[in-house]
Amino acid sequence: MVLSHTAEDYLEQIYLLSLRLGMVKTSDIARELGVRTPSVISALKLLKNRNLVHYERYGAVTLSEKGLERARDVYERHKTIYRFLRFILGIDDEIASEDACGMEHFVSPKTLAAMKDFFAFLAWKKSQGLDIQSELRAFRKRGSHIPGGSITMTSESPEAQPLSAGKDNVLYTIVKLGGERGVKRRLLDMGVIPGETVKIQNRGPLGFPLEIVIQGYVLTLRKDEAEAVTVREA
Amino acid sequence: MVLSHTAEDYLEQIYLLSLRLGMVKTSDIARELGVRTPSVISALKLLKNRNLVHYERYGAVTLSEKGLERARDVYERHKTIYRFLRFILGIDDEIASEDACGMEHFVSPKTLAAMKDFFAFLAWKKSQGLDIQSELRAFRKRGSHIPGGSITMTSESPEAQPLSAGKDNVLYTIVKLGGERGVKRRLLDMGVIPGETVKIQNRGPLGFPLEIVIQGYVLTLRKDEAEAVTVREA
DNA sequence: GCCCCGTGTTAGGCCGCCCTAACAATATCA
DNA sequence: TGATATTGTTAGGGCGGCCTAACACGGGGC
Ligand SMILES: [Mn+2]
Ligand SMILES: [Mn+2]
Ligand SMILES: [Mn+2]
Ligand SMILES: [Mn+2]
Repeated sequence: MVLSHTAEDYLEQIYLLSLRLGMVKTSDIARELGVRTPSVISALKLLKNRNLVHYERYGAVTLSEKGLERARDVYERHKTIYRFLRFILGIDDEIASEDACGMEHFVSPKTLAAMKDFFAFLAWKKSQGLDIQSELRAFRKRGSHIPGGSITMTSESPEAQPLSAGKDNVLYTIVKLGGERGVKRRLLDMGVIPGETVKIQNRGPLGFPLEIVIQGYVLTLRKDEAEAVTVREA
Repeated sequence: MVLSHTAEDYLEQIYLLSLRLGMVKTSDIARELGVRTPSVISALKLLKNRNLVHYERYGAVTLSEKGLERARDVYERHKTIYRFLRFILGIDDEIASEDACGMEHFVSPKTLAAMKDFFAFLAWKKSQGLDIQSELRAFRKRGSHIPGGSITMTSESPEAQPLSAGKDNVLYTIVKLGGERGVKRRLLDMGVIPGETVKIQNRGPLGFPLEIVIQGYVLTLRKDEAEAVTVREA
């Protein structure tokens, strides 16, 4: 069932209110979501058409079976993200909750599962005597450092070449990206962007993959990716 | 400047296309965002009114100074989340990019900064000989386990009491949440929900905070939080 | 120069989501 | 019970975001 993220928020809030108050009124929903009651009413009509809530004029709002299922699902996402932000990244209560309520509508099942795995992983490491959470907290407290130092930007003349033909430890400026759609998108996502400066810092045993440094991050590029990147000596 | 998340996506895409192709046409944007050209045109009108793009009929689309700044900001969020999902949580390329493009509009500066700190932390640990990334990968590969084992659910009679007055290692069913708004929200976010079963597993030196187990997670409740939770022996 | 065709734009419509103002139902209390 | 205060609903409107259909422009072939 395709559902807008506002619709999901209404479901989520009805669910929470029913847990907290037992009976849910339109005004409660409005107060909680920060909208006016007429907005709630039309949202309820939409949800009712999709058989997600039961609602009659002047009556209480309740979730249908389907609605309850969906609401629980939304809230499960909310809680997982909230915990992740709060207990792993160390974000404040309020902000973690806000961010979670925004992101919950866009997180894939795989990402969600990975977050849960991460909790399990930390618990396991802790049982082995390594408390990553508190190490991270301490690390952030004493001021964090970007690894590898940042790279200076330049832009000048010599001839363009694919990064795959580049030499180690030379600064290159990225001129252009080629390759097919998927490759291009991945490169951009990783920060491999025209104008940026890049350095090959290491490489695999057969010459590839390349380990490059860009914007202070270390990335690994496969051969096809490195060929798609046109650079010029910086 | 308040901007809808679709508007941000248009800016982001114009930015990326200008990097990739040099000149941006309405049809490019439409293709890339999966919408029809008239939708692009009206989006461009909106962005132009807000002085974020330059655009004349039949002309090329370019970002204004403000628009470029915003586009870079959006894309910075995208990249950071993408990298986090991909390189820390181990999410596949495609899904990481999709999730990132959804979440980028809802992530707070603090959360973003924390993600970057996390990279730095991992790099630091790595420089100390501990490769958390690959440990996590291995951990996930061999099948992850929820820590502490899950807790059985029950629901029966005896008298209700605040969790703050509960005994250690006894299973309680949560009956009701009290306390003020903020406390309540935080409790719900953490999974402290009526109907769930909870156990006090440990406590601070002065009796508080309580370390509780709920839904297989370990949480810490301050005194005011524990007082807001009404429970009954399970 | 004219016609054709592709591409880009306008026109107009639908839906989601929000609002205020007016109105209807219900609760309160003399 | 009737007058009044509170609460909930309808009416109506605005904006964002998407669509299809119709129209306008501009370059290439003749
Ligand atoms: Mn939400
Ligand atoms: Mn939420
Ligand atoms: Mn996006
Ligand atoms: Mn994006």
